[in-house]
Parts: sequence; structure tokens; C-alpha cells
Amino acid sequence: MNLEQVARRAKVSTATVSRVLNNASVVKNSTRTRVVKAIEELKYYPNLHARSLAGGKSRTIGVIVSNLENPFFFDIYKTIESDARGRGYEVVMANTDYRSEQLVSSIRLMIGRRVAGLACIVSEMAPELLAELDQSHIPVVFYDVGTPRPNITNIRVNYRRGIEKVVDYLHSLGHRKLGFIGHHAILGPINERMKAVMDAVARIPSLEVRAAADADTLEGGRQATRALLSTGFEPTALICVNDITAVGALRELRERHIGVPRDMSVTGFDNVKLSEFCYPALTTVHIPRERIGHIICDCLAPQPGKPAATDPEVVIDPELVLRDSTGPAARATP
Amino acid sequence: MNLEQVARRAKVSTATVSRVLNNASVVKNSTRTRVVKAIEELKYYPNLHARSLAGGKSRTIGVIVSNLENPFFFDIYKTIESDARGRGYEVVMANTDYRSEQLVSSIRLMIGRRVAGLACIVSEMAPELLAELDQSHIPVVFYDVGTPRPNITNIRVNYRRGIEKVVDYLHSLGHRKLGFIGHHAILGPINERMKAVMDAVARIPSLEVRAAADADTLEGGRQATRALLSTGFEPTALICVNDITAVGALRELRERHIGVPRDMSVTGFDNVKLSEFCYPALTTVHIPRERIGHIICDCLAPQPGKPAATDPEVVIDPELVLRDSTGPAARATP
DNA sequence: AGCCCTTCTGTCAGCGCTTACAAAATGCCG
DNA sequence: CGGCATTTTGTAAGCGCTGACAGAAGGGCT
Repeated sequence: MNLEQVARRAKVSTATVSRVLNNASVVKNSTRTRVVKAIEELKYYPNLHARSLAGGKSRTIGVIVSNLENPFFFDIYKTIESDARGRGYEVVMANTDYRSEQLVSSIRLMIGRRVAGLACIVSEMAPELLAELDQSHIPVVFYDVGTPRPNITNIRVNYRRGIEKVVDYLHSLGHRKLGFIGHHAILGPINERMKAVMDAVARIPSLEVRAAADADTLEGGRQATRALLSTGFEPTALICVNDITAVGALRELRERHIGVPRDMSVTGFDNVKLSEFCYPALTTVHIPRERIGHIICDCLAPQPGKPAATDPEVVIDPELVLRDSTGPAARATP
Repeated sequence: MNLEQVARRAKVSTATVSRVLNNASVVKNSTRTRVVKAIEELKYYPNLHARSLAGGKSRTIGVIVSNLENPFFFDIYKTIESDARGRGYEVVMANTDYRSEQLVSSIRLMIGRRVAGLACIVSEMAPELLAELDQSHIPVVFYDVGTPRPNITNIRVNYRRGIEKVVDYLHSLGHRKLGFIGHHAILGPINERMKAVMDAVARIPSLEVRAAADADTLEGGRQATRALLSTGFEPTALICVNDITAVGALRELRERHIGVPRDMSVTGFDNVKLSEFCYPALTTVHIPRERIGHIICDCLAPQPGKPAATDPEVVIDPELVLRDSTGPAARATP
């Protein structure tokens, strides 16, 4: 089923069919009707590949995410999708699962698809990939990978500031020994977040911290907590890298009959919906995911009216949200 | 950047470049090396649109999901993705958010992309869309929409049986007044699941049930629970349409200081990871999501060796998983 | 050296669509 | 009714790639 068949049936040329398809330029009303009828009768749908090949553009934006299962990423994705759709763009998504080979192949896939713009919401980015991206001339937005350059926007969350707020708050509650539940991906060599924790703690001499990490999942949070608690270090508060791992931590603590927040305070990060629904509701740090999604779309899917935004860097400031998982440090055990 | 430029640089014809790209047929080793070098130097990535246009096939399978945010769907998606990748297929996903216009446009999008196969994991399907799908000659697998036909496989979960198990179990614990927390999408006209509950309850004369529904989210589960409890009906157990809404229900009950399972039993459905991690851990019904994903991929992404599976219908039998959110019915309140 | 078979490479016609550009149809006016 | 501006339609050249086919190289044999 192709343009030509539709054209034949409507007794017009393929160009005319193309015109009504793109409701571009002028087509006499009677002709248009005829064509539309033919299209419907034949249940014709234009071959998108041919279209973007011929048109030289794709009106598609690509989104690469490390872990769409984490609602934090999902919320961003969803915002991008609905914004993009509103502007007449399609979205194609690739989930890397924190695996770097997947990142590589996803990026190449997106380049191969000649996407009009690419959002990389991943936690690592090899320099060679950056080079490839540069070559491709595709506008790119990164989330938190920290390398603004021409044609590339970077959205950075001031994680450092968020962690400081958490640490200060816990300190004010009397906590002195803190645990940090991270996840593999951000405990890599260039580990902004881990450093943020260390630095925040280092500001306050009386504070002590120990970290453990696992996958960015419920189970991972639980495992890391288990690992941390079996080292002999006895924290009175657990700072979790995000809400999901925090819920995993809660589970492990429950198993060990460690009361939260009576015996142990726990904090999350992101302020995902689940953080209100778990028990106890998590004290966490809010990151405006929808705003991030909007910004990304503004950069990648320009509307007819205004041009694409092109700030090299956007910084987001996070905010502490107090709920029930934190409380005063228990007295030192007798 | 295109084939021709690479060809020129490697001093060969475009056909040869194409050949090394598809590592098809024979290319002299020295030539291959030269071409590979040119490709790398130029950071060339084939235009996928041109490729599938010329080749007439796409090696891409489409997945349409109502709500990827629900881990149940996500797990299926993830399995499909990794299976497909293993067989050399790409996956494109569309999330409909339970909105029928989105379903329509997603299906057309997939047809337009000429996907090699399509998985529809959605809860409704207008007959006209089925007709369009038929026309397109794309192999399709439905999850639980109940319309096997030529070229279309349907995977059905024996929800009826699962619900019966839940109802019987609650009945055996002494519960007589049951609440059902559904969600909009499945409370539509053809509502298999709602009927399943009604029928399961109808088998046992002493049982009574009342239902409420909202979105398929944490918040939706909470709202529906609130609505149900404010009708004056006083159930001692809540059957939730899935684990996510069940977690929403738990939250509302906590707010009302209704103890689970002391004052109220709660059951979920799906046995999503979260159901073990919430508090109290949910009694639920296990549905083998990975198995579903594998079956889907077997139908849509045939491997060189064996041909695609084409059973018209596959039925999955669910199993009860007992955890902490259910217990004996409280004595009648004095 | 001449022949034939094999291996390798090049040529070229599409795939289904868009988009100048050209051609045809229409409308308006004097 | 001819002439011209305007609207509407058709023609055809690609877009970047694949794949059938044909042609060129190379090798072994007599």
C-alpha cells in the first residue's frame, strides 16, 4: 500500500496525495475530499521511513534513559513525551539499564535514526561517545553528566546542595554516624554524588560516614543496607541515593526490627510519588522532574513560534521535604 | 555523511560498503579493512530509514503499553526488549496512558514504521483498530484483549481463576463483606475482571461485594479506597486490581488508622517487586511477567532457526502468594 | 599461453516519499 | 473572447540504501 496506489484510486498524482497528507500548500477542496476518501478506503498509512528519508528530517526526538523503571526517570520521560507530542514530534526511547554497551548501541541507534534531537538521561558518558555525538550535529541535552559544549545543553541538579541540606538536617537532629546507600553507577570514578556526601560530611567535624552501594532498585537498596549494617559500623541515619533504594532500605530495617525513625532515620532523594506512599513516608529531597522534562523539550523540539532554547547549562536547586522517616537520634545505646 | 562518501574515501563502490555493513556475502579482507577504516574515520552511521526503505523490512518490533509506569507492564516490556535485542531486533515503545486517542495514534505510528511485529499490552481495543491491524498484515500479539484471529495471538491471563483463589482464601479467613478496588480502564463495558470478581463472589452466598475505581496508580488506589470507605459499606477485606493500587489502599487505611491485617485485609494482584517491599507485604497473585514477555517475543521476533510461534491463544494460570496483608476477619464491631 | 571456474567488486534499478519546477486549469478584466 | 494573474495539479529528480546482475580479477590446469 503506497502513495501511488492511493493516487491512482483518487485519480490524481502522487504529489497531490502527498500534499493532502501534509496538509501543506493548496489543494482544491473537491480533490482533497477524493484523496481522503481513497486513503480511508485503502487504510493507507504513509511509510514513515520513506517520509523521513525523502524529507531529510524526522520530527522524532530520542530519549536515552539509564533506568526507566525508576519513577524519577519515568516522570521526566513522560513529560518529554507529552510535550513533544504537543509539538508534533514523536519520541523514541531506549533504556540502557546502566550498561555501557547499551548506551553505545542506543546512541548509535539514535544517530542512525537521524533523530531531530536527543536527550541523554544517563549517569555516564564516555568521551568517545561525545565525539560521535558532536560529529552527528544532533542537538543534545544531558541530564547531569556535566559536559556542556557547543550544540549540547547540560541540565545539572545541584546534588551537592541537596545533600548538604540532608546532612545538616540530620546533624541538627543529633545524628553523628551516617550511612550512605549509593548505587553502582554513581560510585564510578567520576562520582559527583558520592563526593557530595563526603564533602558535606567533611564540613562538620563531629560527623562520620560510611557507604555501600548496589543496584538502583528496591532489592539493591536492601542489599546495600544489609552490607552496610554488617560491617559493624552503627549509623543512626541512612542517606539513600534515591527514594527507591530508600524503600529497599526500609524493608531491610524492618526485617531487622530496627524502628524507623525511632532507631534509625532514613532519607530518600527525588521525592518520587512512592516516597509518600511507603511506610513510614520518606523524608526526601524534591527534584522538579516535570520542569526538567519541559526544559529538555524546549531545547530539542522547537515550536514554530520560538526557537529552541540553547543555554549551555541549567542548574536545578533541590529542596528538602520533611516526612516521617526521620527523627531525633536515639540515645547512645547503653 | 552517507554511503557514497564512505565509498569514495575507501575507493570502492557503495555496494561494497553496504556489503561490509551487513557483513553479508564475501568481501576481500584487505578491502573490508579499508572500508571499516573509512567508516570509523568518518564516524559514519547508516541511515536506518533508508535502510529499511530499501530493504523493505525493519527488524523492529513495536510494543504498545497502557501504562509503563506500572512495574507489571515494565517487566513485560523489559523482557521483550532483551529477548528482541538478542535476536537482532530493535524495539520501539509507545505508552498510551490508557487514553484511546493515544492508542489509535500509536497503532498508526507503528504501522507507519512498518514494524515487523507488534505487541499490544493494553486493556481495550476498538474493533475498527483491529480491522486496520488486519489490513496491515503485521503479526500482532495482544495481552488480554481477548480476540484471537488470523495473524493475531492472544495471551490471556486466567484472571477469573486468580480472583477465585483470592476470594476463596478471604472467605476461608472469615471475611464476608469484600471491597474491590478497580481501575477505570477495566471498569469499562467489557469488563472481564470486574465480572470475574462478581462471579467469584456470587458462587458463595454469604459473600457481599462493593466496588470503586480510579486510575491505575498509587494515588488512584488511594482515592478509590477513600471513595469505597465513605459509602458506608464496611468491608473487612479489600481486593485490589493490582499491587500498585493496593499500595495506594494501604496508604489510605494507614491514614484512617485502620490496621492491616488486623482490621482489614488487603490483596494485590501481579506480584510486582514492590508488593514485597511495602508494609505490610502484600498477599497477591503471581503472574509470570517474564514468561509473557518471552511468549510475545517468540511470536514476533522469529529466529533464524525456528519459525515464529503462532498459537492463537495462550492462557496463563496465576497463583496465590500469601504474605502479611491478610488475616482473619476481625470480630464484628460491637 | 589459453581456458574456465571462483572470488570479488561495480552498476543500476528501485524502495515510497517530498519538493522544486513546469504545466494546466481557472478566474477576472477590459 | 483574448490576455494575464492566480490557483491547482502533474512531472521528475532525488533522499541513502539494498540486492540482483554483470563484469573484472585472480588462480589452477592443461
